[in-house]
Amino acid sequence: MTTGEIDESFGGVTPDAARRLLLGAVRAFAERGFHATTTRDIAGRAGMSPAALYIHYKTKEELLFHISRVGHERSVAVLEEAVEGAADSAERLARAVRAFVRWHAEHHTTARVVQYELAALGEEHYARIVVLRRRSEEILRGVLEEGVRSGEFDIPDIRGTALAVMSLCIDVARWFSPEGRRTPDEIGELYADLALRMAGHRPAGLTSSSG
Amino acid sequence: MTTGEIDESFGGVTPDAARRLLLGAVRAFAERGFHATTTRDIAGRAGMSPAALYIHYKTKEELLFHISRVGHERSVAVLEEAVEGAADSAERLARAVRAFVRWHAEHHTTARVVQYELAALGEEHYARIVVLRRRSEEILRGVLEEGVRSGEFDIPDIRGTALAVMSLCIDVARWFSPEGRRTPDEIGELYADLALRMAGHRPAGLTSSSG
DNA sequence: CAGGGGGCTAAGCGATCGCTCAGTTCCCGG
DNA sequence: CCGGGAACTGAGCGATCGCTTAGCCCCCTG
Repeated sequence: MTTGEIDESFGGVTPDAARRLLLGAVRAFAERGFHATTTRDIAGRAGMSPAALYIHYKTKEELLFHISRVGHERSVAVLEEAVEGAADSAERLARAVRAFVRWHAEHHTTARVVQYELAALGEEHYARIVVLRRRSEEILRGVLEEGVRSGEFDIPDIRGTALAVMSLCIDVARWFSPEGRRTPDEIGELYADLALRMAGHRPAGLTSSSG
Repeated sequence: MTTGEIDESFGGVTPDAARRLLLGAVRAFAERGFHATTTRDIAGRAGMSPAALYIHYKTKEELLFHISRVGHERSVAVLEEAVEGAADSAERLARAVRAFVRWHAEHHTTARVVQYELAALGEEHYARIVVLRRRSEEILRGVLEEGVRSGEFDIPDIRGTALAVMSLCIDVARWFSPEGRRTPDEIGELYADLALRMAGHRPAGLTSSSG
C-alpha cells in the first residue's frame, strides 16, 4: 500500500471521507504540485465525485493548509521528542538529526508538500505556518548553542550552521526515493554523523585544541 | 533591475525577443511554478502578445527545457572551473562548494527552476537533463575520493557524503533571499568550511589518528 | 411508518487555460 | 518602387479549471 507512509500523520482525521481526501491530496500535491492538481483528481483518488470535496473543505487551498499544518506539527513534535532526555549536546544533536531526517525520508510524500508548496498557501494560512517553522529552527539552534557553551562543539557561526543542518535534513525530502539504495535509518545515521562533524564535535576526553 | 542575476546565464540567447521570453519565463516559473504560470503571463513580462511566444518556442514546456538545459550547463561549468588548478583536495573541495553555493544563491531564481521544476519536463527532455545532473555528482564525488586516497580526508561513506554536500548546496536555492542577512559570498565561505568538516579534513601537518 | 437532515452525485456555470490562425506591419534585397 | 518573408497581433478554438446547485439516497429520531 503506497499510502502506508502517510497514514501515521493523518490517521486521526475524521470523518473517513475527509481523511481519504487528505491522503489523496497529499499524493497528488507531491506528484504534480498544488497548482497542477485538479480537484477532480483528488476526489477521484478518494473514490468520490468532485463535488464531495467541498462538503469537507471549503477550497482546494484549505486542503493544502490542513496538510501543511498537520505535517509541520508532526515534524516539530518529532524534533521536540528527539532532544528530550539526551545525556549531552552531542547526543541531543545526533538524535535530532536522526529523527528529523528519518521523518523527511519516511514521510517524503507529505514532506514534499510541507516543504515545497508553501508558496501556494494563502496569506493568513502562510503566516500561521511560518510560526511552526520558526519553532523547529529554534530547537536546533538551541542544541548547537548549548553544545558550544559546554565546550562539546566548536562552531564559529552558530546561526549559519543551524540553518545549514536544517537545510540538509529538509532536502532529503527532495531526493529520497524508497527505491533508492539507502533506508531512512541509514540516511539518518549518516546525517547524524555529518551534523556532528559540522558542529566540530570533539569526542569526550579529547579537549586539546590545535594551533 | 531584478533580472540582473539572470542576464549572465541567458545573455547570449538570440534573437532579443526569445531572450526576453526566457527571462520572463524564469521569473514566472520561479515565483509560481511551471504549471501555475500562464503563457499570457510570460508573454506579458516580455512585452508581447501571447501568440508571439509560439514563434520562438514550440510549447511552454520547450521554454522550460531551454531554461533547465542552460541552467544545468552553467552550474556544471561553474563546478568544473572551480576544481581546476587547485593545489590539493581540500582546496578543490572548498573551491567547488564556494562556487556551487554562490551560483545557487546569486542565480537563485534560475536555480529554483533548475532544481524544483524537473518533474514538469517531458520524458525525453528529462532524460537529457539527468545526464547533466549526473555529471555534477561525479565531479564532487571525484574530489572526495581523491582526498581520501591522499589522506587529506576521512570519509566513511564517500557516496553518501558527496550526495549530502551536493544536497546542502542545492537547497540554498530554496531558502536564499537577497533581503536576507548573508551575501552569496558569505554563504559560500561558511559552506566551504562546513564541507571540509563533513569530509573530515585534517589540516596539513596533523596526521595523527585518534583511538 | 413519517419526517428531516447530512453525505453524496450529475450536471453545469463562468473563467481561463495552451495554443492556432488569418491578417497587419515592417524591413530588406533587387 | 516593388515583392516577400519574418515578427507580431487580435480574436478565438476546444478543453479544462475551481466551484455551485438541485436533487437523490439513506439513516436516525420519534
